[in-house]
Amino acid sequence: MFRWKRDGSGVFTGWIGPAACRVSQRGAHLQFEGASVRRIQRFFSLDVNLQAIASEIDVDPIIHAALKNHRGLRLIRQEPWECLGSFILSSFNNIVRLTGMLDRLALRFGEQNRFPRPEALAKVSERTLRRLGLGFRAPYLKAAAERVAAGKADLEGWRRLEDEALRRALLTIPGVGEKVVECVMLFAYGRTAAFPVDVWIGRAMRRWYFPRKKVTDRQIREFAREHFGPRCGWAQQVLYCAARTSFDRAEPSAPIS
DNA sequence: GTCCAGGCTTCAA
DNA sequence: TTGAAGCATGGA
Repeated sequence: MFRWKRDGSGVFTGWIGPAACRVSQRGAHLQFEGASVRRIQRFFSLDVNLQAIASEIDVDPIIHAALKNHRGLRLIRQEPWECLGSFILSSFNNIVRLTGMLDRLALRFGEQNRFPRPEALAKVSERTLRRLGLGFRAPYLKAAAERVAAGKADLEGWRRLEDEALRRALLTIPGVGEKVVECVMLFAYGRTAAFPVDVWIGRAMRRWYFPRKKVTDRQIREFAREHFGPRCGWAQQVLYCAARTSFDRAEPSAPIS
């Protein structure tokens, strides 16, 4: 969730679909306002049995340590369009700059500072998007918005598709490749068999699972699917968190506390 | 100044 | 099918 903000007292503000929300955790209690219990539960995957998933993917000492260090971590279920647009812009980018890009887009073209609707972005010129700092991603986002706004990419209707069909459909959208498609499937459509391999997961997996071997991102993804099973997406989230918090990029170490 | 960032598209081979 | 180049921009 690139655009959620945390204030000094641990209160997070952000959006669940069109709803602006405030959320904070106090011990085992989640306090919130701005959305219904049902939507909060769905967005934060509070309706899943975390213990059952953790034990299902807890198949080796590495993921075991990562699970221990990130107990309570959950996947989100974001609105497909916002998730898709965000990850198209994440390409060859860093999170700080990406956040700035998303905030500028929302401020200028979104209602109530929300992520802009595809109909709004479809009308914006590539030149304008580039002036907001999107760089070479500007035409991708515009083209994707046009596809969605025109109904050629029916993101809501695609919820009915099986994993492989959904994957193929998403890959037809400009700016969506092997990594972004996995992110959208996992973070928006709840397809837990997805396993996005970005630079961080790539580093972590090569270090922890393939030392001194040359493997491609695809090989890593296929390994993870076999190794962790049909809910490997949960493992990806835990490993990503472990990678970004437990080693620096120069010399990653094992995620042992 | 150099390096790098939650990659994708295009074009060879 | 696979691999490499090119792509824009700002922070470290």
